[in-house]
Amino acid sequence: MPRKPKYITERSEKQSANKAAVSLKQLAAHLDLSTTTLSLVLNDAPSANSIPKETKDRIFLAAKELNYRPNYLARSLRVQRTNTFGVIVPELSDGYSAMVLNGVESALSEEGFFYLTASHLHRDDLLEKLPRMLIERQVEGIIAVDTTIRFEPHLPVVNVSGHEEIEGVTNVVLNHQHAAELGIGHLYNLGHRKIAVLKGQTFSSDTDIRWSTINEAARKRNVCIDPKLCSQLEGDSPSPEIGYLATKKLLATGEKFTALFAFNDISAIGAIRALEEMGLRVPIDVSVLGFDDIYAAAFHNPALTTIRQPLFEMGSIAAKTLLDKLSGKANGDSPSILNVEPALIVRQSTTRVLHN
Amino acid sequence: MPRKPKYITERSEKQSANKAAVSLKQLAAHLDLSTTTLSLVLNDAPSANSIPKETKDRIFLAAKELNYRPNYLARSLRVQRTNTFGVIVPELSDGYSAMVLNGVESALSEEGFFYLTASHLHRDDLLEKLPRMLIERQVEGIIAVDTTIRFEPHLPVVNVSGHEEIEGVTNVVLNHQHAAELGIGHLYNLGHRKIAVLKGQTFSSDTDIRWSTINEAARKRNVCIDPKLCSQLEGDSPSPEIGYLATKKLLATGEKFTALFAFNDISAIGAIRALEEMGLRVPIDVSVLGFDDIYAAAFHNPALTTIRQPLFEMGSIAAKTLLDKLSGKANGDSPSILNVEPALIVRQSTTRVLHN
DNA sequence: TCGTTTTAGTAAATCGTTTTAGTAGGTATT
DNA sequence: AATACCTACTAAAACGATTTACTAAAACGA
Repeated sequence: MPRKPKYITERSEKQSANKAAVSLKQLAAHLDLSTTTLSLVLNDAPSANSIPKETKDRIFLAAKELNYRPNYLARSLRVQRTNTFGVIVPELSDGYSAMVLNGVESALSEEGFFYLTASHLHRDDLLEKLPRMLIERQVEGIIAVDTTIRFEPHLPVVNVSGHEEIEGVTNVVLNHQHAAELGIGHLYNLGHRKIAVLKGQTFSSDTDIRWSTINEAARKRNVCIDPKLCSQLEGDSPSPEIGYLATKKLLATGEKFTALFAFNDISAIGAIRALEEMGLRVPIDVSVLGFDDIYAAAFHNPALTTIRQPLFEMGSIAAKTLLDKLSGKANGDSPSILNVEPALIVRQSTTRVLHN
Repeated sequence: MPRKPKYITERSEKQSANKAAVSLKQLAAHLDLSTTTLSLVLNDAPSANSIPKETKDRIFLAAKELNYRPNYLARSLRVQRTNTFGVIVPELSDGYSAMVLNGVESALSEEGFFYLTASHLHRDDLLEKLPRMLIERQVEGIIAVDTTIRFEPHLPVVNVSGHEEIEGVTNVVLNHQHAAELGIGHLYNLGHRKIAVLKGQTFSSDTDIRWSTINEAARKRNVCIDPKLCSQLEGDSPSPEIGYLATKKLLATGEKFTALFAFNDISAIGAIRALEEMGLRVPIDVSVLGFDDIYAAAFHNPALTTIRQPLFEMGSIAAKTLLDKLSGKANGDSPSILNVEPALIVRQSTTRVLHN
């Protein structure tokens, strides 16, 4: 159903009177030429060949002097291109989204594209409404970040860390097998056999694949991840507290473990606090392995060993893919999955197992 | 000078053929009514009173069935309102901007506004170009975050952490006197007299005011901030490394100090690393005071004592102020400065001075 | 000199809405 | 019976660009 706007109110005149932007029509009147000519010249259209340089210069000069700025709305309406994407994220301040957005922006700015951001805060109504609103605003494509697609993709869509196969949706994902191999392999090589895991929140796209690949990598080495050594993150705050609470719960069971593989660096930081409150030293008593490699990871105490995920790159790949889809460069059906590679960054929060 | 777009290319037809969005005209033809009637009814305009309910229902039903979505571009062009703001930030992934953006978004989403984000990365060309591009896209106002205004504000502008007084620009700023009082007062009360300071980067809006208010608060207590105990942050990475390097430099001078007041939490975290590398324990040997109270502050080791800055709130105040300016609620000249209050959050990184 | 091509433009349609200014017919009022 | 007032709509003009399809005059070629 079309949204009914509150009946549209006029903008206060104060500012608009300030320094009226001139329209093409006004500029044309001022030059005693038609808007056609101006448009052709200003846009450097092929058919402006026949216009003499003298006239062209007059036009450019006047445009500059009268401070002419083409109205992007009008142009977009006519050419049916907005050069605008919509980006849907769970929340802005969680670091993860911001890093991805950064990559998106960097790829888009080179192409003169802008983007509208919308946060769904894991709310069902917003997950349905926001894509609609973006589409009404004529975005040419949508980038969803760590978000399940709940709308019919009638336009090009790229999902960062999406794992559902949906017709027309390209997923940009980390190579999770590899990430799990790196993580579990690292802990295994240090002698850890009792490995606890902080599992992601249920709404997080990577939760399931992370969990299953970790289990697989462990099984391969004949280490079994005891379900009792798994604690799930709960709540959608971007604070380490989430990891702190999940670790507290884990410790409360009394189960012993020598290493903890956290869902991300933020929760790893919370976990370290919980461990130390119990008198467990990191990494001497428990090794902690993070995920993502956020800026703070290297400077935390102890510095976090972590699996780096190239979030910036994932954002820029997503944006570029979307651009390619639009320009038709994505010949035929574009691949539905694009993989990026993780890297193990060894720092101080993990060490060889000393006792069990 | 108007920007010359590369000559506009057509969008690949694949997707648009997919499920054509119906226009108002098509919907009208389908119903055998005029677009006028449909528009009046769908927008619930006052003059639609005379249309019988039966007809209205027919219209709503058809709109739903044919999946009619008003084209926001066309509407915006006609009513001269885009319900869109532009937000200019230095960089997205630095936490600071993301927090402010979060506040902006939360205030805007309630009003059906969207925003375009642009990062200037401290580059002069972008500082001039981005506002122009946003204005071409008919944003109704601009929110600048920690950014010096380098353009004529021909439209409503709010600057978060802006300190220049510019006609037509409202600044949303922290009460820095109070913040400095809280910070220096706290350290002073703990017995600190030799206080080092990490000064912000030169491009940071708050650098000067922070520095001067800190000095003032110190002078009031007959403590003098020795210029030799001041180190300036350099570089625009959002990593704690910046603070780490600045502190290294400070330590290299050999000057003694018992407390360090960092420009922000990120640099405080870097500072702690630098101090500990020199064998100085925090807070036993040196107290470290941060600024901002980012999510990680409470969970760092040691937990950061810090001056909280309500970044989310500053963002939402900025957005609301801009909305008010537009609706003319800001009667007459709106105040050019809006203050928000800091708060001292005491944690583990500061303590009573034990020895000097 | 006639026909063609090039030069230097322009008129009008178009994108998809909203909005102003009607209209045509019915009903109520005086 | 004339006037006013509802009711149920619509035609056409915006908004500000781009683009198609012209034209009138000048230049060129044979």
